[in-house]
Amino acid sequence: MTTLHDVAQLANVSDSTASRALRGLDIVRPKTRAKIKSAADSLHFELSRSASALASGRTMRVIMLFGSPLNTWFSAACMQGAYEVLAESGYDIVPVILKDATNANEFFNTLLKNKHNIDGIILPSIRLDSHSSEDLSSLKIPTVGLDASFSPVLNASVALDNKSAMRSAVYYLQELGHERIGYVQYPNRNIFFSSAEERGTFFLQAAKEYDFSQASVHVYPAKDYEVNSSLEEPLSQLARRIASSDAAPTALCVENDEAAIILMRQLRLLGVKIPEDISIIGFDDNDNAELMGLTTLKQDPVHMAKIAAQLLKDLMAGNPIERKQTWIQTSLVKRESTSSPRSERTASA
Amino acid sequence: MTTLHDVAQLANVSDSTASRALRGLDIVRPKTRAKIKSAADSLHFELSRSASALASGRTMRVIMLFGSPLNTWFSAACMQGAYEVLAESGYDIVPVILKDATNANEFFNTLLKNKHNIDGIILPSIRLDSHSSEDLSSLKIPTVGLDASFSPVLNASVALDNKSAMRSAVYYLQELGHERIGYVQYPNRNIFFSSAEERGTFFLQAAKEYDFSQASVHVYPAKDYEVNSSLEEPLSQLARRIASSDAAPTALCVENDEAAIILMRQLRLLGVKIPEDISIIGFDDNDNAELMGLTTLKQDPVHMAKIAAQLLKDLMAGNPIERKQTWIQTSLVKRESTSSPRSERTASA
DNA sequence: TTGAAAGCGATACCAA
DNA sequence: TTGGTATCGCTTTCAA
Repeated sequence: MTTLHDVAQLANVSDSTASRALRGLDIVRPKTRAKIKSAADSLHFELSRSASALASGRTMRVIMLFGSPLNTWFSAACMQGAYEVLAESGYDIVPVILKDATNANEFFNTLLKNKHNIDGIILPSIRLDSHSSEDLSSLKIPTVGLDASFSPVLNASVALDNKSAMRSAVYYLQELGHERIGYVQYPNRNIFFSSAEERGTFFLQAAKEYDFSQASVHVYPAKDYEVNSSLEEPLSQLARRIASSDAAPTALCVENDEAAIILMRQLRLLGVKIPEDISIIGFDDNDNAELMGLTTLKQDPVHMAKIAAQLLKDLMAGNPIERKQTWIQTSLVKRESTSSPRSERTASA
Repeated sequence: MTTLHDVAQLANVSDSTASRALRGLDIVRPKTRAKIKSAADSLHFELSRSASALASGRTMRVIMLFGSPLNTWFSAACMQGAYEVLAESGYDIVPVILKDATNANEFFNTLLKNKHNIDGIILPSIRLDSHSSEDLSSLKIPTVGLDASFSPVLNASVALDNKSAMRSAVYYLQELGHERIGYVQYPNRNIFFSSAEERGTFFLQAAKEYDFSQASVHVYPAKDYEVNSSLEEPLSQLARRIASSDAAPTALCVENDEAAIILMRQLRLLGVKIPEDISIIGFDDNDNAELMGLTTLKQDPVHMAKIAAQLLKDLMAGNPIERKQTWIQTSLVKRESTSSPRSERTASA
């Protein structure tokens, strides 16, 4: 196994100089550096991560904490985004999944104990309760939240502007002429917080702002179909309920695309025409949304993760960051699942 | 920063004993071990990964090498599968993406240089050419292939039985009464090998086995629509070609679900009824397949990755493995995109 | 700009 | 079953 020492000898310099040259510190004379680099190349040498880490205290290891599997639209996008900015700087981006952590405690204990071993943490969709928060802040390890609103224990955070998103959805529906609108919640299967949970509230707020009467706005809560298994069954029930109601909304905003698409299908099975009878708006713009012609509020988690990763990188380098809280806007992608309501059409016909 | 030494002192033992106890080596008296464990707990202590790695030579770091983004159906599943078996043993599973590596050389050089820093490698969908192969075998680091047929430089591999898969597809189509069948290739956007590439050949073989005449089997090669951007355009062209042909196949096997679904949509836009006019079979059973009612050959990459990871774990532990080559079977999932051909139906009507 | 030497925090060998 | 000690390969003062 070739070591830094071998390289130094071959280049006729001291270990320290070789180390400096290889790491790109600019206190090395160009000539010397070149000599060392070529020695290193000819020996196929690369620094030992563990030795470097041990000596410097920097582990070049960033933890990405998930509450759901990695092969999920959002999680995978986070990994990709973080990878894109962190990998080039030599950071390992290490996924960690919290399984049964109903109590975030176990998790924070683990983190606490890992103190030596982590340079930074990215927390996608994590809710911080006061207890774990203390732990986190005692960590002294840069931590940035992703899809989380800012908390004092976070050094920075990148969050989706769900409020504006809901506002634009409601505005769009009003513009189309809808007078009875609804919001469908999604059961949170993630053990942590997802900012999606706050969308319902913002939807109501927005409806109020745009002068919808309380009676004309209906929220279908997640509790109604809280299941671990398939969404088909509960959403089919919901569809039946909606289809058979007289004063059903003519437009539905659904917490995310996955549920929106299933609901759309279930409604169609009942003979409900979309968008003629009911317009549907999803959230995310995942791969299926385009396929199904679903109008949706598009978010780009890869992009968000890149921003979070860049913030973390700055933090780890000790650089100042511009602002602690970064808000990301969604954009409304209009497709075939929305239109003016039937009444409106008839009237204008 | 608390160290092993602090724990040892608190427990009144030597560093060595503390180390042994904490790592679970069974040459420590239970009483002693307990004492040490509680000392460690009270200090919120965890071993330093870098120090352990440096001293032991084991880095607890496994590289997963990709030729495509992580937020991809297959890649994300590989990560998840590997995570499920490797994480509990304390391994970091670190994704590495090869971007421009048209020449695998750069990549293998990097690997070679990382010798110190890696305990094991999982190679999903990697093609090994003879040049890089030498490099790999000189690595002396356990390497297992995933979705790759066995190569002498791999210590083990897990592969999809594409041959059987194609056979079952052809058999199924024959059973349905199809007499003209076709296979649609997919442009490989991965810089590496995907076993998908061999499916076309196996399809032809299977057709021969089942006595399809050469004239009744058509392969639509990937070259026809080799693009980097969207698949829509080339597949719409292909759809037009098929729709306007007199002796078009009545059943199409498509290299993967993604392409199958797009093709299906393009055909429908042209008025082609599926499955009445043309039956379609995909491959993968990704999330969209069920949504679109696509008959497909289901593979489970999470499962495959778990097997690969287990093999790697055994290899890294120095345990013997049962066999170097593990074949995984696909299963045919029948949905609404396939049926008997129209002629058959008319005949039987 | 370069070199010498003291750690970094564990593991593993050899003794006891 | 436990302890003493050399060692892993690099970074980082401090001096020159």
